[in-house]
Amino acid sequence: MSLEHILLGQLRQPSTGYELGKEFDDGAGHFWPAERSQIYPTLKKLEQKGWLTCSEQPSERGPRRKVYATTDAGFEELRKWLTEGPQIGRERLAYIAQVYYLGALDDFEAGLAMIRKMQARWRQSLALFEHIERAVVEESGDWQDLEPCDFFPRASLGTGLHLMRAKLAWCDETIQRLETRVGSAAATPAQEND
Amino acid sequence: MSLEHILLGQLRQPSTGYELGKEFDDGAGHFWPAERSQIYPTLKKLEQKGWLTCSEQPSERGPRRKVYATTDAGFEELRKWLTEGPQIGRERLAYIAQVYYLGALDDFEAGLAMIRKMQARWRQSLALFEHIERAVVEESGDWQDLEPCDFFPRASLGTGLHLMRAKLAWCDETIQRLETRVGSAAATPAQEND
DNA sequence: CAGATCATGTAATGCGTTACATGATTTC
DNA sequence: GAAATCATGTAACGCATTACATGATCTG
Repeated sequence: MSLEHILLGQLRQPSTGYELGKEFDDGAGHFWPAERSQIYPTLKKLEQKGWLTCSEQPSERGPRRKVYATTDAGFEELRKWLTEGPQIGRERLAYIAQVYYLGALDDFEAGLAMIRKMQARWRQSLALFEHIERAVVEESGDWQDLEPCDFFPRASLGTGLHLMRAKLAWCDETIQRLETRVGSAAATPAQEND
Repeated sequence: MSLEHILLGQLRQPSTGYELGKEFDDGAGHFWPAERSQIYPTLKKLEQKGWLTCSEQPSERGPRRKVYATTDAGFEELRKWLTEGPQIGRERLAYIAQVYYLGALDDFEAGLAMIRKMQARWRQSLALFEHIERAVVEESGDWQDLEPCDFFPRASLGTGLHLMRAKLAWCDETIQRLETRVGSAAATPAQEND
């Protein structure tokens, strides 16, 4: 329902599918992953709807590029999406499902292993977010001085941080409870990465 | 990638598509919403894969029902899903996107309105989760006494609680920051529901 | 007999993923 | 000339949503 809106949001400056694709690797990709194979056709669809215009331009380095820019109608659609109400309540969270059904294995140790792996992954994410936060704070200073265009991206980073810390707090709590349940040899450290 | 696994997890007891559909309204639906129109064909697919068996039975009240049960192969698939690693990292969180792009409106007040609506929704969810928790604690007592089949569902409820509280803490923090930014007439209370 | 509840589906459409195709330019 | 980077796509498939179809049984 929404790559369209993400792209409208991302296109504050005119840009190409290729560049937008790269932006998904770090920023927007954290809350809305997308592949270029989906981005290109979606841009075309947005153009057909009249929400973007496209101008072809030669590139200095490589083949011709299509530069897209938002139209008034496109901005209006973005505005609607940002005022009509929060998009909440249909998220699919596979990791919660995994925790929920872990009981089927009837094995605390297997569950403990799973949750330690989650902990390891989320620690990495938290470290990354904290790194980004430090960089952002250094660059644009304190909350009081921020314009909306800097305030809200920073606020969204804040959600990420709060969420990660909550997940890790839950991991700590749950791992502790599990460790009292599995016998003694429960010192297998978690390892694995993205 | 995963309604199949959710259904395998849900089918600890033999059950019908209709009943499974109802279960999604409260329990599993919180982390994995699904419609019956998707559940029925998916059950059929799982049967074809040999992960479920199906036996048709007359119903006391209404038409004949198809009762599905997990096979050994089905359980093996569930086991694999629960041990192969956490399903983390491709979640699409539209509400974070909305916060991120709110800057496009260049209007702190509009952002404040949006975040207050989020707060209202999440307060409802938190109240619901806390209600469920009280019921569960009353029914099955303290953590120490729980078997895996009760422990892990309860732990997953814990994630939900931690997550909701984190979201609300972020709302409080962000609303406060925004209130110092919008002038004086910023007392519009949030209202709206699911 | 009207309406609620039980019960199972199909069809059309849309969104997302994976794999593959193409080709220009720059750097080593 | 091989590899990296720039740049745009298509095709096949799978998963999810929406809307609609069908019909039995029970309750008032």
